[in-house]
Amino acid sequence: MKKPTLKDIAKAAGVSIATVSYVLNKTPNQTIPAETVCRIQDIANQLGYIPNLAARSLVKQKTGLIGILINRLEHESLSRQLTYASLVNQMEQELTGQGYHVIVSSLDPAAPKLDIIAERKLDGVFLIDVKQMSFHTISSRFPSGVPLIVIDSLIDDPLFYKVNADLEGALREAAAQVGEEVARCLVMEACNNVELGRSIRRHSGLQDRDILVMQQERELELFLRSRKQHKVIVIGEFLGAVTAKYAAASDLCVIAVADCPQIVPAGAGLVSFAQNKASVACRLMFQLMEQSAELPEDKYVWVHAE
Amino acid sequence: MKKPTLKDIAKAAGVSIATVSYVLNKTPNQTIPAETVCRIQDIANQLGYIPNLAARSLVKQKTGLIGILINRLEHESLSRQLTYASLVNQMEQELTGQGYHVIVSSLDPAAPKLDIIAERKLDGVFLIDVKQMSFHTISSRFPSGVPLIVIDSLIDDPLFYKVNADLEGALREAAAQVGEEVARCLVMEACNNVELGRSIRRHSGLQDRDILVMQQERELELFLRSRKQHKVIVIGEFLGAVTAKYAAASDLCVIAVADCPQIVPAGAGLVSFAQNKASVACRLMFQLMEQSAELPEDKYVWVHAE
DNA sequence: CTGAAAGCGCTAACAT
DNA sequence: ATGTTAGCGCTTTCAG
Repeated sequence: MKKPTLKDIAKAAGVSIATVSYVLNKTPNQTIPAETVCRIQDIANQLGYIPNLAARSLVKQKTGLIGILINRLEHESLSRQLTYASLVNQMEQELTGQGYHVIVSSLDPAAPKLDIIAERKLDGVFLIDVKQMSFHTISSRFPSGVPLIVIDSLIDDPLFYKVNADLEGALREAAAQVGEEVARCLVMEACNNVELGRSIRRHSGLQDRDILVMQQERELELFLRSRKQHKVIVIGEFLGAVTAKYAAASDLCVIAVADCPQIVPAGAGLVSFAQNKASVACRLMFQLMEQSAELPEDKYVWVHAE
Repeated sequence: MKKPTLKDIAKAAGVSIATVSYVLNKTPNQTIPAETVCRIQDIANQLGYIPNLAARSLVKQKTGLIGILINRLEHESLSRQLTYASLVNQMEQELTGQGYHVIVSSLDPAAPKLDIIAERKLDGVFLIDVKQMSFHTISSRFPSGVPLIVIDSLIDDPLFYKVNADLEGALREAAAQVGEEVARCLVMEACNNVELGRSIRRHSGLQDRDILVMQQERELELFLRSRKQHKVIVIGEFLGAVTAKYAAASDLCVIAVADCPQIVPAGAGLVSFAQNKASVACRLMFQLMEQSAELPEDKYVWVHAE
């Protein structure tokens, strides 16, 4: 009852294994009599033949596998996990829709091993929230030529595309919504990419003491308790939902980086984005993989706030 | 600059390709002089050798790949997507932690193709929310012997383990929380597995008109508008968060099937579970894969409410 | 029009 | 103690 292989079909059909391969792959420029074609196809799906993609990959040097690799944090907040779970979910559906198989893998923050790229001969890779430093020590030892897109990271490397939310614009919009003149503070997620954190803090126009880079939920309560008079700008819907437990919705303004605006509590302000980060990243990946000519010139691709 | 193979290392070290394989895999019962071992190891990581797992799988008949296959719905609500995104996220981390590589794939509800199991020779498979019917028509044509665990589905098939939340217990607990005597209604997600939906409705002890099987968010507002006096029991944290936009938190009781209780609005009731569905399912999978003796007898595994 | 054969990169039984 | 060899399942060139 084991899985039939090309050989089994060939034997059953009384033809060579090559012929079967030609028929089942509809290899062009191979002229095979319709009668034989039919017989082989019949036998194939009668036997329930399913090709072994590992074997195929080995010879074709293409695996049809795309990796989504996520740099975790030592202690990840639930909201951060959900944000990336949702991103992965959106990307997976786009990629699966195009016939790719998607490998999702968490990277140990202490020692991010990118071996999986070479081991599995991934056709394309998304890297989420990478530390600038570990990126450099590692980028040297990994297979050049693999389409690689970095997400949620400001990385000074001319080789790779970087897809990020335009948080500068989003923060401006948020400030406008809550009113420039009122006291406000910012709640954001911790992340590996230091540059990104720095950039956000800078563009918020706030003092460091009015910014909470959240690592554990209980810090939130403390932080907000002493800021009852403030409007609270929150980056991320899930963090927003958690924050809503400690602040009035009307004092909240959520920047919807996860493309899940429906999760934002009623009454809270909302800054959303014109495009979807997952779609943008996937589209870019498809272009990279088919070596499309119309690639964006700038390696920094921004998803803009609206 | 292409990736080095065993052959390259063998050539560089002046030994046979088999010897290299022995050394790099620390194959037991092979006595190789320490000097040779060292030399080979040196050359290997100097060249940056990384094994090709496709080739290895081909001969070992083990791929180290685990699949998580999700049956989608025609029009999936955001809350359902998040629930499964979160489940997948938790499972991925457990599986990756054990050294497996995880393939996540969405199944077209109209024509769920399970070919990926055979194509990629998956070592284990999780199937989420399967329609009883499509399961049978399909289970026949798929590789028997692959450890398969079905999640969130009541399926009458003695072959496979089924991991489900004990919603009967959870609903009882929820009813107790809101008070048996007050008017209440139930909001739940639509799903593929008809049996599961039926079982929930039955155990809720409510009339069908007091149950909303949500497919689109705007049905929610309508449903709740005419039930201002009711306590609302909601299955799922994310659905709960969305529901909180149309009902007072104090009227809500959320059954936390996604193991994300923190997302539940403040002031709402909460029914949570003693164990985590992702952990339970993964643990079971590990046992199945190592042919452990101590497998549960009952093919239905329940995660109990507390 | 069809098939033999080489080879993708690796493992494991079998010789030496 | 190490090497030879036969595959794993598939694609593809090149003869027939």
